[in-house]
Amino acid sequence: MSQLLSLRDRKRAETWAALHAAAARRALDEGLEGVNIEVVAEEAGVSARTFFNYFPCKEDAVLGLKKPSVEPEMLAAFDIEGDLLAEVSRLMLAVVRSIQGGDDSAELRGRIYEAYPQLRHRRYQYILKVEQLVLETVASQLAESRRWREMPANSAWQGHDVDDVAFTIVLTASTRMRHVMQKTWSNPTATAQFQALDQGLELLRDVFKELL
Amino acid sequence: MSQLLSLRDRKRAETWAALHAAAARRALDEGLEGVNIEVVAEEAGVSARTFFNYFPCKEDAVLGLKKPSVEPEMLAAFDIEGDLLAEVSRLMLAVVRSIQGGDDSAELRGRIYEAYPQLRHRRYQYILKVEQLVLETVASQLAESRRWREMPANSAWQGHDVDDVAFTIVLTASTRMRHVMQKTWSNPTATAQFQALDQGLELLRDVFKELL
DNA sequence: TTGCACAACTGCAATTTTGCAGTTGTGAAA
DNA sequence: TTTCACAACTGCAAAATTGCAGTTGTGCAA
Repeated sequence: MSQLLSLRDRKRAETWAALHAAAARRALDEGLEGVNIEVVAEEAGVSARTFFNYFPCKEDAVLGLKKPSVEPEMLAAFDIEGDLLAEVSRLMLAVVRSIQGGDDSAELRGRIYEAYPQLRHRRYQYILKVEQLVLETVASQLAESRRWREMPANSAWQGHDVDDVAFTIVLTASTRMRHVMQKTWSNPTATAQFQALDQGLELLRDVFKELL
Repeated sequence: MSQLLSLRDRKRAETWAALHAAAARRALDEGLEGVNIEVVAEEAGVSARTFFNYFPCKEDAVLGLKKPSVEPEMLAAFDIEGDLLAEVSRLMLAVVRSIQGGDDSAELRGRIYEAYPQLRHRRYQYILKVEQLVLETVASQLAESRRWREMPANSAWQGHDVDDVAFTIVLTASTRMRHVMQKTWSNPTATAQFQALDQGLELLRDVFKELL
């Protein structure tokens, strides 16, 4: 038998799911205030202290949020030589999406976000973290890229710091994440979100045509 | 004698300053962990409960942060018909700056941010709130503006929602705030920050010249 | 298979944060 | 000047959060 996960990892995943399920159910049944750490922990069969080994706060347990990370398959799909804004935006969206469950639980999450809009702030805060992660990747790859190393002498980027350029691109992509979230709170599926991203990039280009 | 502030308002300001001073001094003397609410409150002559009537958390007391708000004089300096990106960015910077003390305490704050970079996150979170405030202003003013109501038929903005356009502009300005903060942690004076903003806008234009 | 290093869980105590309800004093209107 | 509504402060209790130190069991290498 191939073990996809070790016993330890499997139990950890089970505990995580149990805590999330208990928190989400109580939130939908009794409202956000009805989520009591002690009760949730007991329902999941662990101590209250252990709850905080899995989630930094109640909100994250209700939403089932995980720490963001840039996975190898995301990097593989990323091309620093391509359409930079689109590439970086898609990379960010992939990372942002990975901190939550898949499309199977999208409808449930949609209902939670509709019921408790306060929780949206939490999502925005995570985007700040994602920025940092993606910025490291983009800054290092851009510095090594052909488009930077073989930059034409008349390029508008001439004279700018590569980190400043990467910063600007990543933060611009980040604004598109916010746009995607805003448009897809009630339907956060992959299809809807990547489509919203494309529309957001289109919007961005049109807005800037008149401003720059 | 002209009363700039009523007795009530004066006492409130004094208590605020006392709490902030006590928290900031202890942070610089003993480190962030050395800031104990009970002690700070006692030093300021109020109860621990009252501390939370002034600040939502320790960090804000250390930094002396106030709730952001768009003041009338900022609105007066704002021109929806002007260079939109520059106008909105300057409005945001004014609001962001107003949540903290003036240039007289800039050097002190600079030292705190240098000593405890974790606190910078707090500043970023406040920028999220400022966005919301500024977005309301810009969205409503843009909808009533000449540039929107008398938009030429060939404008790239044709067919877009005015709220989406305002959203994109405000979030772009927000990225410039982040740039300003990053460049001026150690010297957050008005001069340095408005200069950093102009450089940031220049950077933005140059980056986009190659991307759009 | 044994034994070790470490991940996960735990209780406990301290601190932070919030809700509530009661007291006091200020500001303003009559 | 008196009166009244309310802002500010308070204690208290509950809940959330964190640090620390000890126990247990898994994963792995000898």
